[in-house]
Amino acid sequence: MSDTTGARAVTLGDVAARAGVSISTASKALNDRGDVSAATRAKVRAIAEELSFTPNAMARGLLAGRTGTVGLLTSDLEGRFMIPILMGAEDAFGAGRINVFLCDARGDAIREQHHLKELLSRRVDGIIVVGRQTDHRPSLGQEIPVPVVYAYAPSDDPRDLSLTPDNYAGGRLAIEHLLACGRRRIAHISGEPSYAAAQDRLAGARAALAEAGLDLVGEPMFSEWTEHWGRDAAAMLLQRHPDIDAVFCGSDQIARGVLDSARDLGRSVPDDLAVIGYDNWEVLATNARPELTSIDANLQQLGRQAALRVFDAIDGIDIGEGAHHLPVRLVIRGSTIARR
Amino acid sequence: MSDTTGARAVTLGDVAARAGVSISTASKALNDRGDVSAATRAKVRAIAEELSFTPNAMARGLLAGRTGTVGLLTSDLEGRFMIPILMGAEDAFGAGRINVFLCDARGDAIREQHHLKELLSRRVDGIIVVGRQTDHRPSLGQEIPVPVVYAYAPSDDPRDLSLTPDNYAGGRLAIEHLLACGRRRIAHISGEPSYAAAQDRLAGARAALAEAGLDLVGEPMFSEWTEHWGRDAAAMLLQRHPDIDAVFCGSDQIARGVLDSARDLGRSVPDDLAVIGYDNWEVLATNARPELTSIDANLQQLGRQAALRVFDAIDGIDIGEGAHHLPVRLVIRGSTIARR
DNA sequence: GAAATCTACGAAAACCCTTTCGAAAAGGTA
DNA sequence: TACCTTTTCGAAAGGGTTTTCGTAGATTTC
Repeated sequence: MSDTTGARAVTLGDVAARAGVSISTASKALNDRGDVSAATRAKVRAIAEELSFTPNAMARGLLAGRTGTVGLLTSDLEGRFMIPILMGAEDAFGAGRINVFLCDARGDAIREQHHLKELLSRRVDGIIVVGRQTDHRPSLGQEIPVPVVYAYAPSDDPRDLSLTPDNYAGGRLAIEHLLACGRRRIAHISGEPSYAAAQDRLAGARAALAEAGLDLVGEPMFSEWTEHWGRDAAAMLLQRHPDIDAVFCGSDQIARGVLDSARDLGRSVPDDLAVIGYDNWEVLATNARPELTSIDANLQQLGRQAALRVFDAIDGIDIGEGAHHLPVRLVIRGSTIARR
Repeated sequence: MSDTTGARAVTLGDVAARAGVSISTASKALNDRGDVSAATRAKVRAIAEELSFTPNAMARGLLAGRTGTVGLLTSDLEGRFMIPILMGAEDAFGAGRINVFLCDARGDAIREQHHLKELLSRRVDGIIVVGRQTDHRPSLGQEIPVPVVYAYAPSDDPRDLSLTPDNYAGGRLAIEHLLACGRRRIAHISGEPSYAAAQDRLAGARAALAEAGLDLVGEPMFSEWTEHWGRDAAAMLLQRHPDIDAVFCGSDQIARGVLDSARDLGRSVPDDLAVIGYDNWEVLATNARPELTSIDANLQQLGRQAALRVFDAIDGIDIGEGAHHLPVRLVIRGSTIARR
């Protein structure tokens, strides 16, 4: 580790003294403000460099009323969906010279409240709340003195602005792709039925099928978002409905399980059976045999958008309200179309 | 979103005025300091609550010389190893009422330098640098005015304090477990040979084998950290050395590939062939068939430790220097021992 | 040469909080 | 009553920066 001697950080006063000018002149010289002669400016700059002076952002923020920081309040870092969102947001903020306070509430409301208080005490300029599911979550309330944007998990208060992936469109997209591949007997295996994501994707899928005059083969199968369930479900499904030619899976993990079972049962993918996943979790999708076609929710983009909205709000621009469903995209790989 | 009207945040002065006392009295009342009558204290508290007053952490920090913030400088959020470390650190800091600035340098030195400057300008009380590999990384230098702890990727300057998982011990542990399971003909499939992690694990494995008077079967196989490579390597390996009874894999992804190939080639795991992975990536390990025994690097613990070191350093306690190798642990699942 | 106009700089206020120290009020003692 | 102690409170400084405004000196104009 480094020099922990509490050697007081070098201040603007130090620079000014060393340069033989007043504090105000030094400030102006460093910030290109006010009338300062070129010579003085250069001199101050040189000294500042030499002493490796960095202005105290706190003191600065105290005046400006802005801190140049935002809070990122996540409910669960563990979740796979947090990271891309977090990356997108961090990236956008970094470009805007804004720093991010990261708080993980661990899915605990008390802890969330506590973190919120901390963030407000730090006078963040804005807050992004990232939930772990696309289900509605309790609003932080309208009393927060800074702009708040909800990402992934929408707020249950329509006056809040929420950005969430369009699972309905994702379901449609998956089915439309399967239909375009010539599939007609399509089944659906998904995760926990209590998730809005599961229901929305199913609804989108059904809508797309209905437009083609079709319906799902059998009842949609719900249980867990795991590979194990994918395997078990696929085994059951293929026994009950051996005539299916495609499976739309609620997640890539489930799809991996389905691929596994299909292989075990001698069904060839994609010729005999097409499989499409959801989430486009690269590690899983690209290492599957065959590689897995999937729906990508553009989460990094979502995080980015959330950051940009917060930017706008900070600049006093009205960012609107309500839940906005961001577009998803199809990533085609070998599990739905045979390699040329 | 919420009330974006720049309504000036309520200040201690507002509370004091409303309570009919001086600012100093209000401060003391809220902080349990100095002599304030119970009545006054209660009154101030009530008013503060009513106005939902939150003290300005900046103004507070300006006096104290401490900000109660630390910087978390990661080189790549995407990596799977960042998250547990980040969680551990965030958790430890959160308990200490310290907030975390998250910066992602995206593996770019320029960006890292820029973020470092920002962090210093924000007067963080300490910094944790998290690298994406266990290879040595350039030190930030000894000139940083706050304590710095390197996590996962150790600094190349021995005067810095680095915490990194003990890959050598991990390699030993894996082999010792396989030996304890009665295996004698053990092969090794790992990822990119340029990674220190790959070499350290191999070295540990060889040491453990040597102690038992054994050596690896065939040359260790290196390529990528992917499932694909695991499959290909296992296929080659089983053809070349059909007599092996165990494979130590450099990652869980590789191990998944190995399991796949073993299955294809009719080798039963664990009876016929034991497979052990590395990283204990739950999603992969627990969904494998059979579930995957693996080495867990205790990354969350590592993040936690790093945070605690920073705490100590902030409190003026000497935290030492050099690279410390933190213990790893074996997680036994079905791929090495048949279920009871 | 005086007045007007610029230019370059500095003094000081403001931001919000904590802390120290002194003062006033209240109560007790001789 | 005079003095002392205890209790309770307030004035003010201090922290680092930005910004406004005033001023001294230099330069131009008539």
